[in-house]
Amino acid sequence: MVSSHRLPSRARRPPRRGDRGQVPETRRERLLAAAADEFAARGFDGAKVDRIAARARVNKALIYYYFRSKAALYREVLLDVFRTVAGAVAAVRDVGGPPDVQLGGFVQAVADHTVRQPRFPNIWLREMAEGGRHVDESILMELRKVLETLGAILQEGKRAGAFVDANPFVTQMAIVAPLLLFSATAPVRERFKKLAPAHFSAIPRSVVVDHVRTATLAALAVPSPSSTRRPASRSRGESQ
Amino acid sequence: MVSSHRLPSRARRPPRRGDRGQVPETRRERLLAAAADEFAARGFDGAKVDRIAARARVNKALIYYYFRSKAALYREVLLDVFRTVAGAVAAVRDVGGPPDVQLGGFVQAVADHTVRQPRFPNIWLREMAEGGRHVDESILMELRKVLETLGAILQEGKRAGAFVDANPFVTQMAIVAPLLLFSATAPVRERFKKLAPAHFSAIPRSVVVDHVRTATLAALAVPSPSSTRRPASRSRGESQ
DNA sequence: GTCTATATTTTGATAGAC
DNA sequence: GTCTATCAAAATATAGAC
Repeated sequence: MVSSHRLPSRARRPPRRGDRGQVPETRRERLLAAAADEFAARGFDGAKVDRIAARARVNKALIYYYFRSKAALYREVLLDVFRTVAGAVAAVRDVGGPPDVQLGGFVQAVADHTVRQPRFPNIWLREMAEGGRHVDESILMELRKVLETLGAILQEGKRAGAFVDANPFVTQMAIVAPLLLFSATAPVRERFKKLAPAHFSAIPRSVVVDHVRTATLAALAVPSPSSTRRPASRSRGESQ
Repeated sequence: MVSSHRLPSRARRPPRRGDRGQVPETRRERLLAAAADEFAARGFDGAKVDRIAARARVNKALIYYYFRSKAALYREVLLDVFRTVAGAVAAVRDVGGPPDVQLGGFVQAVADHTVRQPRFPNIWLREMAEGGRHVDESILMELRKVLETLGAILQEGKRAGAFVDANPFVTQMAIVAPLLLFSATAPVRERFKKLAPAHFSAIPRSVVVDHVRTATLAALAVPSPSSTRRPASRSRGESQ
């Protein structure tokens, strides 16, 4: 046994994708997934490079080889997350249908996505609380796509006389924010389920989705002229 | 001037509050305020003890004297923030009035509070994204008070036949989440105002408040029997 | 109560062998 | 491409003088 067992120069297969079995992720992919987990769970500052490497079962130095820094890795994760969301909601437009159904589909798409990509709510919430410190233009573009999808639905609804005029950004926030927070609060609700009445802890996601859809559609509904509803009493105390 | 200028044992006035001028905060108070700023801006892990001390213009060691650790200081801030919110919304109940006005008042109270205590949205969002890691029972109690205030309003409305049955937690999230996110996103919207259409960047807070109130009231409204509105078409794709 | 060191650990990052 | 070893800079926390 001389040096015959010494592998020529490298045993690892080069970028050869094709024999894609089950979990034959590249190390780069493993790192991205592990990073998404860490960043979602701990935030940018709370996330530790060592922990990401450990989770990915890869050496720390590889992070700096593939990505340039912790911050760059984070931006990659951010972009990936938002790209996926943008894609998910865009699909709703392709399905088509009447505006109110499309809007329901939009709500459902976001909600479904919080299940399919559980890191997404925390990462979005955190990045916003962070003031969007790490949001660069490429990431912003993806966020805009989400907004444009909703904007198109709203405009179609308005053209059809089904919706009143509404600000897309505001509408989007009223839809997305509760869904994000619902996912994010799952751990606390679980932790304190002993202390809280049953209907505070065991809430099916569908109840939230229903509420958000109903509320949004109702807010967009064109008031029927025969309506007896008073015009939303303005209260004192206007803010800035 | 021998040693006559040497103060007996301490010059700093003890807990003597009363000559409360303008900014005669104790060092402890300065620390709490500075900590709230830091934690809101950077999160628990991102916040640095040195920076908090610097902001408060006091020595770092004082933090460990007054509070026991960074975590304990953070919990103090959390408790303070939530206690203040709970108090603000509770006031709405005292004012009274018909249920829909009270609910409008609740929305307005939360919105007003995001202005009066600008750290509140970020701190809340972050702590939730954190999975409520630092939420202990005392803090939970304050959160419950907020929920109980809303719950009482909803129940009163239901009794009066003005509201349909609704889950208080879900309703609360649909109200609070958009308001929090609106405040939190201010920096990003400002930063990218050049790239985004006008109505995405310059949104008055009142528009958000109006949307949230309108949507919530509409979702709670008892459907008039003569209504032609179809029962919120259920879309496929139910989530877990 | 308040400050000056300073100990101790953790962490992001890199050099260089294989 | 991947790993070992290691540095240098933070960052939390404390001891102890005043």
